[in-house]
Amino acid sequence: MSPVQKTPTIYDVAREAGVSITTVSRALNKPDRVNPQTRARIMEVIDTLGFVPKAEARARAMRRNGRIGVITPFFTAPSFVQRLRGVASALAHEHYELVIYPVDSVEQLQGYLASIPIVGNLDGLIIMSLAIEDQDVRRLVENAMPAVLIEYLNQELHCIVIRDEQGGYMVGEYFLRKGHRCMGFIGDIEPPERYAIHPVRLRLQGFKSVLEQAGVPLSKEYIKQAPYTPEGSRQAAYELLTMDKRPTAIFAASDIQALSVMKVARQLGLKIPEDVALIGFDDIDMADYVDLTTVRQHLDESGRLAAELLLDHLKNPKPILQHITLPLTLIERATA
Amino acid sequence: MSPVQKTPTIYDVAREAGVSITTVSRALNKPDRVNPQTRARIMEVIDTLGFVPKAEARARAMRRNGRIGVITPFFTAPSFVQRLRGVASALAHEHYELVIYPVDSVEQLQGYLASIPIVGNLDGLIIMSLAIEDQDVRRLVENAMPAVLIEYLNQELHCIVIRDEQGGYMVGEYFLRKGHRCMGFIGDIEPPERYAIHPVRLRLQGFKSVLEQAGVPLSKEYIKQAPYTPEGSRQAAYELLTMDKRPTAIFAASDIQALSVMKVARQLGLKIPEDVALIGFDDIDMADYVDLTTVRQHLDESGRLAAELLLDHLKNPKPILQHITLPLTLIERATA
DNA sequence: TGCTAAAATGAAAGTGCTTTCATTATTCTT
DNA sequence: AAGAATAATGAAAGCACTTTCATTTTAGCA
Repeated sequence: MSPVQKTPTIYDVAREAGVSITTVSRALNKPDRVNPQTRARIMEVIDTLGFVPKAEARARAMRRNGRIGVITPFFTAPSFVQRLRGVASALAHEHYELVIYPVDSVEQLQGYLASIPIVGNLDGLIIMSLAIEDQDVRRLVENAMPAVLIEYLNQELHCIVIRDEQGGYMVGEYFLRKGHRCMGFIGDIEPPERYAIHPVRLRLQGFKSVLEQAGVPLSKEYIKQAPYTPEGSRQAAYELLTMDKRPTAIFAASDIQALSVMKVARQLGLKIPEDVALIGFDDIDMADYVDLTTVRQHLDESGRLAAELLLDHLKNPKPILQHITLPLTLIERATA
Repeated sequence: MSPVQKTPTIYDVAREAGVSITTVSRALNKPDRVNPQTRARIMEVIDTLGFVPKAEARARAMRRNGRIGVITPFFTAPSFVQRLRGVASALAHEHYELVIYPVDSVEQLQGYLASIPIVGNLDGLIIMSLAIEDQDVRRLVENAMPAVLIEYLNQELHCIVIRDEQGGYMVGEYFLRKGHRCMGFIGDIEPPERYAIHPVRLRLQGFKSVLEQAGVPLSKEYIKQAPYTPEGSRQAAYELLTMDKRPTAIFAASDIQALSVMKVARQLGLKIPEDVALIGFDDIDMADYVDLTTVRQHLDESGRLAAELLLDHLKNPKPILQHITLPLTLIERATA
């Protein structure tokens, strides 16, 4: 037989039927303007070739599945994955496709935000943990692209946030209640990228402020800036755990960094929580596996909610702007 | 001023912004290839004119949709996420969108496989860890939809696999070398769903066969069926760890289940590896954090490779079918 | 049989967009 | 300061179809 065909075009049909593309086009669009015999022959070829006009296929495709997009940095970090899981679960039964746009530079983010609302043929957009500028928001709004932000506030869009400062506060309180007087902090206070956001700074701020109120202020040496990478966190953890006057409790601004602390502590032969207490932030799945005490921010929930907000918005485009603040809970497990 | 009523085209934008249509097109599609100032001006015009590119013309001009799809079960399980990460990294610089189709029932899978090739708004498909039937493969092939399977073999499609049996074998050998004589196994031998695949069974088989050869056969009670859920794994781990004659070494068929074992052991006051040695399978990120000895199957790599295979296939549609077997390595850490 | 109107058809000119390739402007080396 | 590399841009050639308009074929009728 003939070699494998790419999807046939009108040209293929024309050649096969021995007519011009004009006639094929007409046979399809204005059947009465072409000789019945010719038309029959053309239709036959069309059937055997399985020709489908591209535009139609597209239109059909567009109608069947809606598409919602998620813009996220490092989408494989556990916390983002859990948010995504929430999004996916909400979308699953609604016949929506899930398109992911991983961001790793400002330019990329800007590029997405500029072109997505226009060419992206998306029905809605979820933007996770990214600082988005007013002009970009404006574009979204003007192009009537429903969007919801997670972890970032904006007056013109739906938002889902938590009180990061309060989270830090809770941890500080807890440590104090347990009698700790010398504490440390590890977190990515200074995200290198302009597009990233700074919830960590707020967590630290809350943490600091309770300690201050309690009269045991957190001094500089006990605050370790650690990039959100395994090596970075380990380095910071090592510095903190080998200090002359080692802190008796550590607040890691994310669970994944807390895990690094655990690893380093193990290597140094330090016991948790006996030698150092440890509290993380996020409550990713893994936290339960390793019995990490942590501040739960409902990650799955945030994603699910974002998706539902979007779906609602799509169903009845009544722009009742929602700003949702999810609660935080300190989950007490074995490390503090 | 003229009362222009027609929907604006790229030409209008270009004229208004004082650039060529080329530059407008680029501003939308490859933002980084045009001067930021120019881009800003163009975007402004686009906004005021309310320009929306016609999807049809667009699809026509670039004879690709720029979208590749990934079908995967539980895409939020760490191992899948890592594969996805690989896919995303390979796609990132090639300007392809990543569309995710999470599967949680046979019907859904069938539905996707039935409609995707027809609707044809994907350029390629990656199918992870799913058993796909011959008739579906046929449909993909006939509709010239490039596809690559991960963790499942099929003669007509690109495949990326590992030797699961060998993996089990390696673990058995290792335990034997360390002097263990009584071992246990935990894994999801019987996935409840028809569409799921059975690599775990092969891992068990390899494990069993070495032990047999060594004269210390693995008896039934030491093989625990555990669903791929936290509770399921914990239950199985508990049973295994509280047996009268507790095994001195356990092979968990996935890292995530190994983590459950670690947790249960901790609760029971058992030391790893002194009281029980433990080896997992996959080498997910987390394995390093908790110092889990495990069999590394290059997860990221598998995704990256799959994406690259696909991209190759798209660039030059010479159907040289590739069946790639990735190597396994036993990564020795602290648990065995 | 000759002449005209109607029917059937194809060449080629759009359509709105992307992409290749060549050109010009800018920045970097040495 | 000259030359090389790089960035920014536009002209023009597609892409898969539709439409216009000119041409050929056929049918109708005196």
